[in-house]
Amino acid sequence: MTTHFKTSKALKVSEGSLRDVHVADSHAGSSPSARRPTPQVKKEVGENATVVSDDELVAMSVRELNLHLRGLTKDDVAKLKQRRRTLKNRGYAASCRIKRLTQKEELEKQKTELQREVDKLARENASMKLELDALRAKYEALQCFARSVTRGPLSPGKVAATSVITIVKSSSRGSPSPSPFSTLS
Amino acid sequence: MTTHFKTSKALKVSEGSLRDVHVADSHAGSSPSARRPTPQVKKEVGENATVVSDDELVAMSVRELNLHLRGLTKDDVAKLKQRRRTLKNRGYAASCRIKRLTQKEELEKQKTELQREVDKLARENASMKLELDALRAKYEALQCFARSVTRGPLSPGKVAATSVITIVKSSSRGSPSPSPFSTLS
DNA sequence: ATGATAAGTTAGCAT
DNA sequence: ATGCTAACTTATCAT
Repeated sequence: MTTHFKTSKALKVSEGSLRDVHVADSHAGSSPSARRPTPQVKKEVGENATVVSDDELVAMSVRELNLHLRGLTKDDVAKLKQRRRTLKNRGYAASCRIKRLTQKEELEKQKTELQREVDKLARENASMKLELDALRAKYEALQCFARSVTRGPLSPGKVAATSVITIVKSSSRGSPSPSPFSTLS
Repeated sequence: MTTHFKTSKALKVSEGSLRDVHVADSHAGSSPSARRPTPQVKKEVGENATVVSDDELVAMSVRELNLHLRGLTKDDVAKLKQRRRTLKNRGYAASCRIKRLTQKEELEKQKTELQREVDKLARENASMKLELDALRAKYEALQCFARSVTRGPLSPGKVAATSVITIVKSSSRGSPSPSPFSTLS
C-alpha cells in the first residue's frame, strides 16, 4: 500500500491553490489595467482570490466558513459546501476503515489471549492429573499398607468385626525405606 | 439498509434494453426502405441493435463478448469493455465485503469457541483442585493414622527402632464410620 | 450539520 | 484479462 491520498478529484470550486497567496498581487480579473493603490487586498466582489486548501476547509468551523462564503455565487456557495462535505466524508470513511481494522486486530488479540489461557489451563490440568494419579497411587499403597497393618497378615478374612493386633518391625534409623511414608510432598 | 443496487450509472454504451428484442423488425438504419425476405435478423453493420444487460454482459465469456463487439466503433468497443470491467469490479467489491464479514464472524466464532474451552478447562481445573485437596487431606489423615499405628500411641519418641503393638476396635457392620477407610473413590 | 456505514467506483497490485 | 483490496465517492440513516 502506498497511502497516496487522492488530491481532490473534480472537487474544485476555484482551486488555484498553487498561486501566490501571501503576495496576492496577481490581477487576472475583469479589471482592465488599473493597479489600485491599496495593497491590502482582501476580497473583490467579482473575483474572490481567497482559496482554501482541503485541510483548511475541512478544519473550518461553520462560522469561519461563512466568512469565506461572503461574495460568492449562490452556486459557488453550494459547490464549496459540497466540497467541504465530501472532504469530511473522506475523513469519516478513513476513520471507519481504521475502526474496522482496529476491531479486527482486537478480536485477533483476544483470540490469541484466549488461546494462551487455554494452553495454560491445559498444562495445569495435565500436571494436576498427573499429581492426582500419583497421589491416588500413593494413597492406595498407603491404604493397602494400612489395611495390612490393621487387619493383619493373620486371618485375612476370618474374624470380621473384631479387634486386630498388628506388629510392625521398624527398620534402622535414616534408612532409604521405599515405603509410602518416604515420599511426602 | 435497502440493498438498492444502483442501475448502472453513466455506464451505457447504448442502453436501449427496453426495446423489442425477439421481434427485431424495427428498421431505423441507413437502408432505404427494403424489407429483406430473411427474417433471421442477426446484426446489421451500420446499426447494432443487440444490447446486452448488465447481467448478460458480466456473465459473458471473452469469446461471446467479441461476437457482440462486431461492427462497433473502436470507441464504443472500449466503452463496452470498460462497462464490463466496472460491472466485474462491482461484483469483486461485493465479494470482498462478504469475505470481510465472513472472516469477522469466523473470528468471533473461534473466540466464542475458545472461551467455551477456557470455561470447561477452568471448571475441570477447579474440580480437580478440590479433588486433589480432598485426597491430600485423606492421605494425610491416613498417613497420620498409619504413623500412629506404626509408631504407636505409647512411648511416642522413646523407643525408636522397636516393634509396636496396635489395637483397633472395629465398629459394627455397615456403620457410617468417618474413618479414611470409608471414603474410597 | 455531523458522523457512520453499505454499496459502488477507481487505482493499483498480483496472478 | 481477472481478481482482490485500499481509498474514495455517494446515498442513507441516525443524532
